[in-house]
Amino acid sequence: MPAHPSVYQRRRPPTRMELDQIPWLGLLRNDERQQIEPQLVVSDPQPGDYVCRVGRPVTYWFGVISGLLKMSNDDARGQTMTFLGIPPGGWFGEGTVLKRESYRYNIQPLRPSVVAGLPADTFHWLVDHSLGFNRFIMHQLNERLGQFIAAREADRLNNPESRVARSLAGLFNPVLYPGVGDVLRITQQELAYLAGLSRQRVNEALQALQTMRLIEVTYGGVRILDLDGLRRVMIERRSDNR
DNA sequence: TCATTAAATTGTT
DNA sequence: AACAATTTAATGA
Repeated sequence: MPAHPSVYQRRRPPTRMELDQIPWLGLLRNDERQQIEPQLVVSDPQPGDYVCRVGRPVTYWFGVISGLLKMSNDDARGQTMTFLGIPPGGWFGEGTVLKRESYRYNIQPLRPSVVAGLPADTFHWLVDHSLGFNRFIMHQLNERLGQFIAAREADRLNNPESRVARSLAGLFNPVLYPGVGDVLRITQQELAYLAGLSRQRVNEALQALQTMRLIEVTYGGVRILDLDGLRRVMIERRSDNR
């Protein structure tokens, strides 16, 4: 166990089962897929490791195969603020890869995870050659824009129920995270990190949302019953505490 | 496959 | 923040 957090990750080729977790591979033509599949690499980051850090030059476009990541940023005072959680099936960083800028956020696993990476050059090759890939990216950018706005607004909310509802609604987004079924593997402690609340408060909020029949709380996870209802809660409560 | 034990997670003060 | 109860995962016969 290293004493200092590191961006170094041991890379390896993806297994067959891991490739099946990549939602956009199936949108490529066979020849395109043959071309880029060998370029895919995976790593196994642990909590404390960085998948990418603010300011580092873009090397890969990343996707979650398994586990759970958090996207965060440090403000001027050095306070860390978490924007969103990224569950399995989620791919991120396309905006910065497109512009060949440096990363604008930190990405760290909340638990041991498996992360896939597509080299920036390969990403650009797909943008230039694959219609299916471009469709995927367009959907992705559109959905994430909405999520970022929701994340911004949620930081002004002080109502724990709406904050937890917002985090859950984000994680259950079927467009961004097709790898998440109706049950999401997440502990209440992890949810507390993402929502910026204590575990106790998250626990209470989850019970309340369960009573409203929006979710079902299980050991080590949450089952979604009513996604639209969750989204409604996070909006309704917003006007309450102005 | 089952029983035992350790570890993780949850519910409550 | 600490504790007890519950669920899961790991181990080995």
